[in-house]
Amino acid sequence: MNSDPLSATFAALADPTRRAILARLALGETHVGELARPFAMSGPAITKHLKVLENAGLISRSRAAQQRPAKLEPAALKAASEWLTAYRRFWDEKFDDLDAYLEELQHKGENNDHD
Amino acid sequence: MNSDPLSATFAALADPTRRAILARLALGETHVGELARPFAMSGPAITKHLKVLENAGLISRSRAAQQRPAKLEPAALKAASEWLTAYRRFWDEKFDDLDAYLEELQHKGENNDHD
DNA sequence: GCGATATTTAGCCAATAGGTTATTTAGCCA
DNA sequence: TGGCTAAATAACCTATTGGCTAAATATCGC
Repeated sequence: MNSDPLSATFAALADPTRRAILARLALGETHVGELARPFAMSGPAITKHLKVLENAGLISRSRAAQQRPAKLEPAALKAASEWLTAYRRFWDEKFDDLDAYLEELQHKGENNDHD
Repeated sequence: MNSDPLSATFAALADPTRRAILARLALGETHVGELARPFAMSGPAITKHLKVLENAGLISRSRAAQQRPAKLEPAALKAASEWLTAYRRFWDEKFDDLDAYLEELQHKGENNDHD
């Protein structure tokens, strides 16, 4: 596991299953059993994903009877979002001219190839 | 490599070396040799990182004599940023009360004259 | 305490990631 | 052409990831 928090957050977000778990959790707290069902995945696999998310600070766990519900923790996401926003702002400034140029190209019906 | 673009982007951002490369590229195009030096890393390692970034659509390569400069491509970053922003907005709604509370804590004892 | 249910941990495995060095390919110039 | 420089590829190594099943642990209801 990469030690710095930003790396941990991005790594956690880099898996579609985990993003889907976050999407589910955005609807409200839920527990392993309820996550395992729609994802067609074993309990232990879900537990591992939750552990990754928890380690990244994206969720926290609690205890309710035999279940251990997970809920979102927005702080880590905020850090990642701010990193991205900062870069985007910087790049958008740098690429303002390019942006306008590309827009122009699109209106002319260009042939786009790279590499 | 994970197939979907969002996963590829987040995975690319999950490595501190690659984020540092992006930071360097934000200052302007540069080539492998110039990247390998400050990162104390072999050329092939840089090439691999650039390949990951390119695969995620975060950069593009070109050719200038023997060098193959890399430059930023903001589009993929935009997609990731938008994903995060969407989630943050949603969560922030959910966590509005907590946010306000935390803000209050920071201004502990101050006048609070927010709308 | 016993049994049922929910979750975690322990092993195990295959694939991927991130690094290395050595070799090959691509482009420039005399 | 041949030599020089920059970069990519090949081959290899180790650690991590993401999944599984089987076993262990935690909590509840009785």
